[in-house]
Amino acid sequence: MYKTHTCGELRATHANQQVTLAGWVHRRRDHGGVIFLDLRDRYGIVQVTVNPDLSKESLDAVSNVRMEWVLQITGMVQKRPAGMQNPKMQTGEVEVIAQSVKVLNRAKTLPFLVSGENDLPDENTRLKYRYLDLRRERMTHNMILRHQVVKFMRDFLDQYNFVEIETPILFKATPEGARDYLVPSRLYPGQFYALPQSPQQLKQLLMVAGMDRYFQIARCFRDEDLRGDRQPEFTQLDLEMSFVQRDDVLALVEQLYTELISAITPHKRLLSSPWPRFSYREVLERYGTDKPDLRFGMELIDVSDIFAKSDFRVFQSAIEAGGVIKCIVAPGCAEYSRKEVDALTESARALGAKGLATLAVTSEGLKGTAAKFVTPEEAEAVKSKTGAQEGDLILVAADQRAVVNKVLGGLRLIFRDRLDLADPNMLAFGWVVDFPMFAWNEEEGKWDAEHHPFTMPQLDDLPKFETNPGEILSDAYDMVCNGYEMASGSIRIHRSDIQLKVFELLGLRGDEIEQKFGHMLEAFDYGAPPHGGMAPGIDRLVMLLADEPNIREVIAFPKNQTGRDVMADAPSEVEPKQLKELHIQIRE
RNA sequence: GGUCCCGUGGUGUAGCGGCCUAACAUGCGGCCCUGUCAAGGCCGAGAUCGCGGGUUCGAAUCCCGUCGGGACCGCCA
Repeated sequence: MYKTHTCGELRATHANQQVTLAGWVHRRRDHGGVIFLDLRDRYGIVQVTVNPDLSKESLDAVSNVRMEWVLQITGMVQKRPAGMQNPKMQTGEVEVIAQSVKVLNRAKTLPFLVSGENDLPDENTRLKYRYLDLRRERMTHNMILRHQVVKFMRDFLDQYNFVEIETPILFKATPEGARDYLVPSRLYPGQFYALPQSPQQLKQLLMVAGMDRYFQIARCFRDEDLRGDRQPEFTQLDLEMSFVQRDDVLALVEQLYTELISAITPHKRLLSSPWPRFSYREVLERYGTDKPDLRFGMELIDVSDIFAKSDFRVFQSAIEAGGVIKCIVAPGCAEYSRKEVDALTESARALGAKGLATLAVTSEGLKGTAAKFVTPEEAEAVKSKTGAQEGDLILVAADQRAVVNKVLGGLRLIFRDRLDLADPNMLAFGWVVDFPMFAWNEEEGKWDAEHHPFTMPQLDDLPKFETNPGEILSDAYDMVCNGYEMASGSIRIHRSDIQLKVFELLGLRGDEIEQKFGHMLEAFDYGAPPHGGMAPGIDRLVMLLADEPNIREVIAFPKNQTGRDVMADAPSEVEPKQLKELHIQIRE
């Protein structure tokens, strides 16, 4: 072994012990005679004091040392002299008086500083030198936090009889849903494996196999564009249970998360426990999105009835076209300048609105772009229904229901950030249930599965397959937190007749069903138990727990937004020989 | 595919039509210094301002294009 102790563990209790440490030079302070080296490893930093009476060999080594060189140091732990302690350091009561210093490896001048958390370089530079970026305390902390989260999940689920089972990474292309990553087959020219978008089918088949309770820390792959909260490969806690109903799954996951957070990030507070539940319809009406940030109010308020007979053309025509008029109240924003209101209108347009009406509540009555069209009665009605006070700004959108919800839901988040309405240490978990089973695809003129085609329709709605598929609700559910979709799951179909009905409604032909899902239908016919499950995203959870603004900060080696690994420079071209073996020809 | 924003020594910023022969901090090289902990002091090297074109007497600065990056929309069963 190169070391007897870690840099981070030394305390006053180690005083007068001889220790050998190995680590990186975090900082170096050369006073001409005495030299201080802050030696760092994953566990922490300790001050090493090099006095001028060392062997020449060691002194020569120290005189050349630069930041991030790798050293092995043997020395005596000593309590620091009175007044010399550093309360900012965990090891600040002691220092190691060097007896020998050996350079294990040198380091070139770094592209950026590992020490110091400010002045971070451009993210691509960090990603290119990710192995250096990960040396930073914050990143090391994020990686360890992630480990703790996953470890907690494993231990918890083990306690409740779950079995961790690995499923294949090389699997079969699924026709619907996200774009697949394809892997060409060498042995079967023209044929492809696909990387799993999730282990959905496999975990259901494990239920058919009688595993009863399964989980996996599962890597999933989707070839879609990236976002701050979306990577092409991501990790989810994939879990599935037999003989359960919706509330059994929700209760288990809620308990897991509640215990996990109090164990691992006790400084985080849950907004409410038990978590609130909303129907899909309700959450859209109140927050304008199916993944609401519940940490603050500013809910969407329907004022269609108040303005049903308004003289304002915009309101009139929205109602006539079957739309709605809704608003949100921005507290204390009545004094917004023309420029600020214009910027908000621009944001509303970007979200799909044709425009945005504003009503500022002032001591002299309503002002703003829509004020002159509002009668005194309407003004009173709006103030009373919204509870808007003097000094508030009411933002009104009139359009089709879906557009209005989206626009106001988006503006709500803009105000959250601008007015600091959401407490970063609050975790506002909630459940969204009763999703519609199908959504009409306007472009292709067919029904799409809102969740996925294996989701169980609510049994009361089964007759609607023939009459009104759009109204069928499913037994699907989402976990949301602070404006993110944290998990989604469902009770699954376990009967082949219902599964077939769903495939047919989705417009799949008989031969297609057989070719793509024959194995599922056949399995259901061999005694599939009722089952359901859920797949919470691990990247997003750790991101929230670590107070990071995007999931790249909690993934060791993420892709940048353009989908590249800038460290290894992937994707990259391959040798012609490889392509030939895979029966692939590149078209220019 | 779309909208918006960004691109100046190794790194982070300033400069936003002439004071720029590009400033500051940090890092880097050298010298001094025995108690600092973002050590300090002195000296020095290092950028033709992403790239190409245009406007102008004059461009890091204005315009167009392009490349790279970020945020968001589409997309993400």
